[in-house]
Order: sequence, then structure tokens, then C-alpha cells
Amino acid sequence: MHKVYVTMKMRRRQGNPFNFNDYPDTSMDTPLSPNMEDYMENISMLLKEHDVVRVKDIAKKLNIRMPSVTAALQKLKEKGLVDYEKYGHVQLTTKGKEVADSIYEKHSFLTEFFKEILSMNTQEAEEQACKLEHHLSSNASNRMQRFVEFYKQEQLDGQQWINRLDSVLEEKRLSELKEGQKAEIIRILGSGPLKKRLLEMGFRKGEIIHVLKYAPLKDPIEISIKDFLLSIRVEEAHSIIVKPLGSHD
Amino acid sequence: MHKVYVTMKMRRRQGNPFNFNDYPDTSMDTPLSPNMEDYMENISMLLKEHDVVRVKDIAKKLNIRMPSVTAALQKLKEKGLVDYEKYGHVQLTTKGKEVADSIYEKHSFLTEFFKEILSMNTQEAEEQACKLEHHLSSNASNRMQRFVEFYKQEQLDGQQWINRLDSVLEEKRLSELKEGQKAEIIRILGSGPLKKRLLEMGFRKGEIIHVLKYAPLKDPIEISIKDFLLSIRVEEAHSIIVKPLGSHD
DNA sequence: TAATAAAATTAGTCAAGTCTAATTTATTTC
DNA sequence: GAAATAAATTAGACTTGACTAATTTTATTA
Ligand SMILES: [Mn+2]
Ligand SMILES: [Mn+2]
Ligand SMILES: [Mn+2]
Ligand SMILES: [Mn+2]
Repeated sequence: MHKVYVTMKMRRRQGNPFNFNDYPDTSMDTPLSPNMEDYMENISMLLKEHDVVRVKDIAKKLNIRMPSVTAALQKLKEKGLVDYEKYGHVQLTTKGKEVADSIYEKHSFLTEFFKEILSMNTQEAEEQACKLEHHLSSNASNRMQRFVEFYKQEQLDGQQWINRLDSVLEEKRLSELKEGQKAEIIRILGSGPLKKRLLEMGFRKGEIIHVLKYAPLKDPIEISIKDFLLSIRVEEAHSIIVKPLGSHD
Repeated sequence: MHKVYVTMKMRRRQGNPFNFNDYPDTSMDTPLSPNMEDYMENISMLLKEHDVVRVKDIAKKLNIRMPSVTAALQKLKEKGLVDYEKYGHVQLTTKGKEVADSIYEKHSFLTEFFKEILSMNTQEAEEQACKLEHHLSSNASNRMQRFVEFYKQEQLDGQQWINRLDSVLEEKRLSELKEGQKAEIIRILGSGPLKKRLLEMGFRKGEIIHVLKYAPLKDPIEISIKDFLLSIRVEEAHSIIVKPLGSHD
């Protein structure tokens, strides 16, 4: 929800007014903002790779300029999360490590969620995780983490629903296909005259279609089914659910 | 990740920070911030309840003061999302309705995710949804939504994994129980001497325990198993997974 | 070791989004 | 219809977290 000042003159707001997470223990301190959390997380990552972390490294990792890092480090030092002296190297305090680890834990299971369960590619899974990690309550975190563990166990156990899910996630709307792609028709949404018309045109469950020409925003889409050439409007293509053949991400 | 300015003097940053297609300038305006998205979402909600929405209503709903709302409305008008004249009532434009609906759609399936799948209570599910909704990419959105739909179908089909998941989500660590609660021991984490010791104390899968005394942060926890009274340190209790009996939330 | 280069900091700016206090406009009440 | 009240806006301030430009400190090199 909306940002709230955390200053001398704290405004009254019911509940936990912050967008931010509550951490184990350190409940007395004001919570970190998403940006500050990312500083912590990334400093921790850099420390795992090199035993000396410089302002420049952090700036590069977060794709920001050095003065922004300097300012952030001063704040984090103030909060007792980093050891840092001007012109010196950066280290995490014990408390800082705990914070960083707790963020990274969320990053990890969220990444697994998007990657393993929702079958997203690594990069997008990581990006989503790194955005969401700052907004999960500790209860939601726990449950999410359990769910990911549960999924992995079910996968090991060879449970069939995993395959059913994968199958559903592969489905797209015909209108989402790119030029040249082939796909199998899974089902046709809606009902009434539109559906009837599509069926009459030859769009039936199980048929294989081939997208010949599709310029985004430019109706119509030209496709072939078997040996027939067909034109279909984007809006109509929107209600045809297909499963792309071959190709991965 | 870190904020990027989108102003007259756009900073140079490698890559395209937004998920926009670099098409011939579709005059794609800058994306809304989470806060602005919440304005849109809440204005839309208010419009569903009353046909006139006033600055005061929005301020109340978002728990902020009126001048903040006035400022926001001016920006949203600028972006062509709301119809609004000074001292007048607020309406959404066609474009504004689309934006609001798209946010609300995310809000909805995320709420379902937390509520139905992760078994969280309504309020916390809503809160989490309303935070995360602003940070989901459209791909992640689609997949998430499909997953929720999939889950609901599996539930209708009476698939057993749903029950297994519910069961796992009910589990807690012994250290999370409150005074007076009873629970069944599900399993004991870890291995080696600690686990052995716990087993010897009588902590075995299937046993019912009763928490007699537990002051948070104050070791030890006093519990009973069958007719035995036991004291256990919080750290040890942490590795005992139990399922609370009775009680909800 | 002195000169140069690189890294880091300081100083000052800016936009977003909030706030309070003062003022203006609209609505209700007598 | 004037006075009182409620709603809304304006003006001005503040925090966060970016930025650039200028300066200072540290490291490298000849
Ligand atoms: Mn992050
Ligand atoms: Mn992260
Ligand atoms: Mn929201
Ligand atoms: Mn919402």
C-alpha cells in the first residue's frame, strides 16, 4: 500500500503500514525498503564470490552509480547491517548476514516456484523472484516455501498431476503464436455462433495448425490447417487454445 | 530492481528497462507505479459500489489524506486514465477501466492463490495479493492464473494431491505452537545425536503432544506427551514438525 | 617518489508520493 | 439567501533514492 514516512515524526497508521517484510528477531528496527533489501542481498552475493567488496562492485551489480551506493551504505551502517568506513571495504555484520540470508531464502524458493512449477525460464524466474521477495509476509513466505518443497516431493514421487499442470501451462491462445509456429488445437473457448463458426472453418480439437503470417496488431492471421489456407481475425484467434509443437521458450 | 526515472531527461541505461516492444512508437506511456495502480484499482472498486466517487472516499479507502488524492488524480488525468475536473466527481476513462480491470484480475487470482491453494485467511490473502499484483510480469501473470484455474479443476476432480498439500500446509514446528495447543508429531528433522535424543525423550511420529507452557523467547517449552511432562529447548522444538489438532488459523 | 589513474565521496538536484496548514469552493441548514 | 459546515485544493515541506559534477582519497605506474 502507500508509502509511509519512517521519521522522527512518524505518522499514525493502523497495522503494519510498510510494504516491507518483518524479519526474524530484529523487530525493533524499522523494516528495510525493497531497495535496501536488494543492497543487502547483493552485497551478500558479492561477498560469496570475492572476499573484498567495493562500492564500484555494488554499483555495477545493481546498475546504479557509485554515489547512490555510498549513500545507501551510510544508511545501512547506521542500521547496524554493514561494517563500512569511508574509502574502505564493505562487510556484513552478523545481523546483516541474517537479513541477507532471509531475503535470499525468499529469492530462492520464489525462483524455484516460477522456474520449476510455472515452467518459466531462468532469467524471468529470477527477475520475478527478486521483485516479489520484498513483499511476502512471513506467513505467506512459509506457506510458499512449503508448497515448493511439496511440489518437489510430488515430482520425485512421479505424481501425475505434475504432468497435467505442465501440459496446461504450455497452452497458449492462437493469437499468441508467432509466425511460422505449429500448434495443436486443445479447445475452443466461448459458445454460441462464434464457436460454431470456428468449428465450421475447421478449427477442431486435435487438429494441427501452422501460422503462416502474423503481424502483431495487424489483422488477420493467416494459417493453414491440413492443406487449407485460412484467415482468422485476432479476436477470434483469441478464443482458440492451442499447444505449441516443438520449440522451447 | 532499482527505480529508473522516466522523465524529460531519461537517464541512459543499457537495455530497455521496461518490457516494451520497441515497435514504431505506439506512444506507449510509462507504466504506472504500484501506488498509482492502487489508485486505479480502488477508484474502480468505489465506482462499483456508488456511482459517484469523491476525493474523500478515495482518501478514506487508501488511508491517506485528501491532498495526496488530489495530486494523484491530476497525474492520472494527465495520463488519460480518469475523467476529473476540480471540485468534481471522479470517473474512469475507457482506458482507465481497462487498466483497473487488469490490475483487479491479478488481485483476484493472487487472492485465490493465497486463500484456496495456500490456505491463508481471507484478509492476509487479500493483503498479499494487493502487494504482489504490481510486480508480476504478464507472463508470470498468465501462468499464475492458469495454475489457479488448474488447481480449481483438480479440486473439482477430487484429486488426492490437494489433500496432501492441505496436510503439509497445516504442519508447523513445535516451536510455533501456542500455549495450550495440542498437536500430532509428523516427523523430526535433522539427524544424528539431536534426533536420537529427541526420540529417546519420547518424541515419535504419531504421538500427541500438549503444550503446557510456552513464553516466546523464554526457554524452555513445557509439554506433555501421554502422561509424561517434558521440557524442551526452543531450538530443539524447532526441528519437530507437528500438525496442530483442532483450531483454525 | 612524483605523476597519473581509478575509486569514492560530497554537494547539489530531482521526481514521486506523502504530509500539514491555509484557503477556496460547494453543500447544508436555519 | 446568508451563515455554518464540509469537501477540495493550493502552498509549502519532507523523505527516499536516484542522478551529475566537482572534489578528495587511494592505488598504480613510470
Ligand atoms: Mn530483490
Ligand atoms: Mn533477490
Ligand atoms: Mn495493490
Ligand atoms: Mn489490489
